[in-house]
Amino acid sequence: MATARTPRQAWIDAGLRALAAGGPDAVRVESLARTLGVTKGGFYGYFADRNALLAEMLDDWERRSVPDVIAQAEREGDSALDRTKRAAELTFSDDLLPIDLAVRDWARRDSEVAERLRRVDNERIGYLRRSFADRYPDSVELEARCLLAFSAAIAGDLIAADHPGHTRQEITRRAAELLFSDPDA
Amino acid sequence: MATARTPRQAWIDAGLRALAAGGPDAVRVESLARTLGVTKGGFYGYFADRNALLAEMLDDWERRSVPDVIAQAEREGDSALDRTKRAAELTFSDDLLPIDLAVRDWARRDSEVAERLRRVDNERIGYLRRSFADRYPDSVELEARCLLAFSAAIAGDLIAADHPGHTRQEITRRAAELLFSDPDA
DNA sequence: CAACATCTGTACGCTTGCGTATGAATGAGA
DNA sequence: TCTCATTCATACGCAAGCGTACAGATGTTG
Repeated sequence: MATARTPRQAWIDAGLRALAAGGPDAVRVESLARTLGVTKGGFYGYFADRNALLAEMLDDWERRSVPDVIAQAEREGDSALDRTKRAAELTFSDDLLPIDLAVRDWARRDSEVAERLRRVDNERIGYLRRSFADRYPDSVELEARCLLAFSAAIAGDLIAADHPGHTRQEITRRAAELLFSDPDA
Repeated sequence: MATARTPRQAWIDAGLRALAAGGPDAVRVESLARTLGVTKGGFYGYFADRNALLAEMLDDWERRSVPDVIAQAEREGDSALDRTKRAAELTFSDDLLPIDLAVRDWARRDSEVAERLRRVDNERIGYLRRSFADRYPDSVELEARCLLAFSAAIAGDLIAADHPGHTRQEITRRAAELLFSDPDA
């Protein structure tokens, strides 16, 4: 048995990097092979075709985006609020956010991807909603604050606008206060 | 002189439709030609190459996104607040928003596109900032509210999550109230 | 060390798309 | 109606990428 220089997961990881960097159209079998320093010879031993790779990439992304993030947050967070913060940090980390944005754009043109994204977003917002449910008894207000926060986290990286006299970080911090300041404080 | 069946602008419009529907990689000369019911024969009379088309598409988008929107809003809005509302409606209309989202994703991978987008976003947020400057004297708070509103408008269409028991419209309306409720009301 | 399954390199045909060249159609102006 | 510039169709060479076929390399296992 020859040990694989390029195991299945290597193709998936390379695919996700290419997706993050250039969208689904940048996920080319021969291009990934070059990146991995091999030819496409071995690829078709693991995957039926390019679409099979794309599907497995999405499986991988889905797993890393929700169960993995929640498990790590539960492990590392001390308080409930702390765990929520940690989950947000992980979700919008430099690793995951670019993939997320690419998937989000992809979902605009592919209904199957859109369905996956909806599942993922529902779980994320569900987590957020539960975290702040006790703080905002009005369910419409709660939902509005969660959606605003989630929107800001996603769109923050999509908007390059300047804030004369202030840093983006300063503005973002104040936005978080506006959304989730403790009303009892 | 033969009248053009497919004038310059027709290629640009078709290109923008393709961009909105499938991203920049979907803007293919021969594909646009098929859509327009011609061959690419005439294309290279108007544009040096595919990149020239992409550049002009962005010029067109930039013009339609800011000066055209502002001009129409100024013409149609009665009060200052009304004009701002109208500008927002036009900016996030079914025509322009899909192009905007596609450009936004494109900008993540192309620094020249990113530069254009930054210019456009700065003008938009500037317009919004001026509209609410008198209402929020604290410039950090003003900026945070503008950024949140702008983020919500963009990300709203990128997030498909459900809101059990409520409609998205209901949530969005409340979000707008949270952001821009008149403090004197 | 020999045998063998596994992984990888190479080559092929096919499709799509770019940009060029050239001739034919077309319709405005004289 | 004739002229002629403009616009479009057709055909070409080139490159990139998909999926298939097959042979050679490789290292694990007996």
